[in-house]
Amino acid sequence: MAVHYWLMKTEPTTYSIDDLAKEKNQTTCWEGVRNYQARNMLRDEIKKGDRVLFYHSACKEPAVVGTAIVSKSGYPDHFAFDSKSKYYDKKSDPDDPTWYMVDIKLEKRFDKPVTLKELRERTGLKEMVLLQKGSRLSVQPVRKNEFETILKMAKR
DNA sequence: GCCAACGTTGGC
DNA sequence: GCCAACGTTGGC
Repeated sequence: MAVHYWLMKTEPTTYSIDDLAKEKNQTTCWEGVRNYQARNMLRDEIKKGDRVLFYHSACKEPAVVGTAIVSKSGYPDHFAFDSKSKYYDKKSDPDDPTWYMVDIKLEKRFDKPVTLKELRERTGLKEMVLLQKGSRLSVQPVRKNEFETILKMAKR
């Protein structure tokens, strides 16, 4: 089974890569995605062993700040069933869940984040989903060469 | 804080 | 099924 590559966004004020680093086993579930396109990827496409670019959005310096590895493939996002959770969705039926999540484990925190500005300046990355106009998907596919380019950019 | 772009909702 | 209204995202 081929490894696939993804990018996951998070607002660092809500959950940052430092938070991930502090988790037990440096692993967390990626709950709270409430967009159908992203859901489909979490449910159907993102598999254990896939690689993830960890991206900080809606902050002073938007950037890829590290990488993670998928440690558990898609399973129901049970936060949707918890009326106390901010991710509660009363329309999601436990017998036929609407929302899914995966688990990710920290792989590497970049010494120096690769900023959005640097990504935009790199000619080989023009087709990245992240860089397309109006792109808001919080979980998105990344091409292998894009992933590898960004890893190289982080090694400075 | 502004605002463009996008997704969802709901009346018709 | 259309589309206006609304809410959210996220760079700047």
